[in-house]
Amino acid sequence: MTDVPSLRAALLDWYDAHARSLPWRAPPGATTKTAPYRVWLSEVMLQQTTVPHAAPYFERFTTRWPTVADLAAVEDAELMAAWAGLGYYARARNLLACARAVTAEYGGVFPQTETELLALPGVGAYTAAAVAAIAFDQPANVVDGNVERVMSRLFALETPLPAARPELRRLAALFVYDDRPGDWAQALMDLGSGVCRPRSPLCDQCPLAFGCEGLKTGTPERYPLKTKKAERPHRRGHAYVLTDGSGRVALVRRPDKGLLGGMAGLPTSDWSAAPEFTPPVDAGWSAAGSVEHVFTHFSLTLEVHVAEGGGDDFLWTPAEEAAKALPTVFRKALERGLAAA
DNA sequence: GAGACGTGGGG
DNA sequence: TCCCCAAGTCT
Repeated sequence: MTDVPSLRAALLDWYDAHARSLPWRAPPGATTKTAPYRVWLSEVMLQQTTVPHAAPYFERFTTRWPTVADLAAVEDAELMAAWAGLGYYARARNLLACARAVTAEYGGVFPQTETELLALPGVGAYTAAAVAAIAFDQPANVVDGNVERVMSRLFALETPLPAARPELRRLAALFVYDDRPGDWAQALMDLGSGVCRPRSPLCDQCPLAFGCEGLKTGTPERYPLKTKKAERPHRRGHAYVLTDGSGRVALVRRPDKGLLGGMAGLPTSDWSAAPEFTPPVDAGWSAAGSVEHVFTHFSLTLEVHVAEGGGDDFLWTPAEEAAKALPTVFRKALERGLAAA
């Protein structure tokens, strides 16, 4: 059977020697844990997001807003602009809601139980467990994509994702002890990210190789098995770059729900197989070419149109500021339009 | 359970 | 070029 204590000891020893140094991380064995605010903020930023992409955002956020109370006081539009480019914008809306909840309901002090954390906006099973383990050193079962991959290989689990999730959680829980729970969680994620990698695992460097069933099969990279996902459809749309002749561009605020919800955007048509050309104002519109963008569940070709004009229904924003506040798809379209104008 | 929800990097 | 993916959450 699986020698859980030996595997645990091997990975913690490995972590003591190989832990990555990250802006939000306390060194292995540190008695002073990272402040819960920083753990929470980093965990939200890291959801489906790589460390190199999230790190500069983390530095900017913590410099600008050193405490959760500082963050709670920020205007919605300012927060959304600061998040622009990071993606999954519901995270930003929930981040603000969570900061305000912690400030209003807990006096600016993060709750320490997994149950209370889980009730906060944008905090799901993974993040609640991660904050409990990393910030408060509680024996929480922290299961993310890395942990799922490590467990599926360690046990050569033949059940494909996502059906395997409950079983993978159960396996991960076998290793959760009262001893160094925060380090354990981070060790597992570092291993998954640096050694037990998705495509080409470095099994000759793996501290768990001695007990890995996946390695014994000869093809550990086959795990975790996954069920095929649906093909990505393609849509088209028009984007309108309206300028006022003095360097400002017309933006709109998108509805809170749905794609790019709560973000600033360019005026656009519907996005569909055959979008209608319905510019926001009558003006001398001219074509400026197109830009391509790929979202998680569809790809998009945006025909960019430019004109000079006015109107009261817009957020007239200096082009440079607009580029920074816009999600990437609109930043591309704006650049295209400005280059053609 | 399945689909919505971004982006940039790597093989 | 294309496809996969990265520390998920919500509905």
